[in-house]
Amino acid sequence: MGRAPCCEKMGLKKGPWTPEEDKVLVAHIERFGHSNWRALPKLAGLLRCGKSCRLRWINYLRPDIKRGNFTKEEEDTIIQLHELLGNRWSAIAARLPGRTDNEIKNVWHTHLKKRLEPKAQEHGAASAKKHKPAAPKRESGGRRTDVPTTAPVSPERSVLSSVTESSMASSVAEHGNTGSSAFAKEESFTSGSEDFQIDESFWSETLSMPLDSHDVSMEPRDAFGASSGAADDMDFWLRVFIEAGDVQQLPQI
DNA sequence: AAGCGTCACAACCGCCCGTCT
DNA sequence: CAGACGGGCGGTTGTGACGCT
Repeated sequence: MGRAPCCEKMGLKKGPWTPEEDKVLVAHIERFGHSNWRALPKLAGLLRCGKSCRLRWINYLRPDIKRGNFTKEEEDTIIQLHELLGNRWSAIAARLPGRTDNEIKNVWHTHLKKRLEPKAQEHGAASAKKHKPAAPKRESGGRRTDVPTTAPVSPERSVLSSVTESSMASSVAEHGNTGSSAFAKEESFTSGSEDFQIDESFWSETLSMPLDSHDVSMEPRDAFGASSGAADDMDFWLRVFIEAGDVQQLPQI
């Protein structure tokens, strides 16, 4: 099933966005939403690919984007979630209100990975958690192999992450669209604790959150009627994990 | 002050998945 | 059921900013 490029390249602008383009995009989305990214640039009068518009909106223009440096808590959270989820940046981003997968990915590659590498060496080969550097370039085009290239994730966890990812990620995206404040519901995850510690209870909560919070934080997604199947899957897998005891095998902090 | 290396981040690319026709 | 389409994701790159020599 070959797929045409996301856009016919001719005549479409690339490179950094200008403030004018930003204004046009924001104005159009605020007014009409973004039900169809492909058509949006034409409708908005932008000489951009729909994908480019989407990326710009999600990563930069969304009203609920939290800009600025990552806090220590956020960095710790990313590290821990990366241990659990691997390079599933969208899933990690779903746990960090106001942060985008792109931003998290950048932070990981520029800061956190380096920070962890010395540790990994200290722990030596005994550490099965050692992160491989630079993933080999897409063997057979495998994004969704469910075996993250840079993080050792057990098959069970891989399944779990793939189950939880979609709903969480789309939560982020949809909230962006609606300018929702529902993000704030997850704030308790990082806020309010001076000495942020991730303990077992945290992970239990984290692992169970997609189920427990589904009715609350996923409302916008539900409104599109797209997640009921995923919820069933999550129920199923969570039961499997609980019964297998895997959920309790949380990473050592 | 100039040259160079490194860092940080926005943006692009190519692929896969789910949905629609 | 197969193919087309749109959305989304992760990996990678380009480039400006910054710091060091």
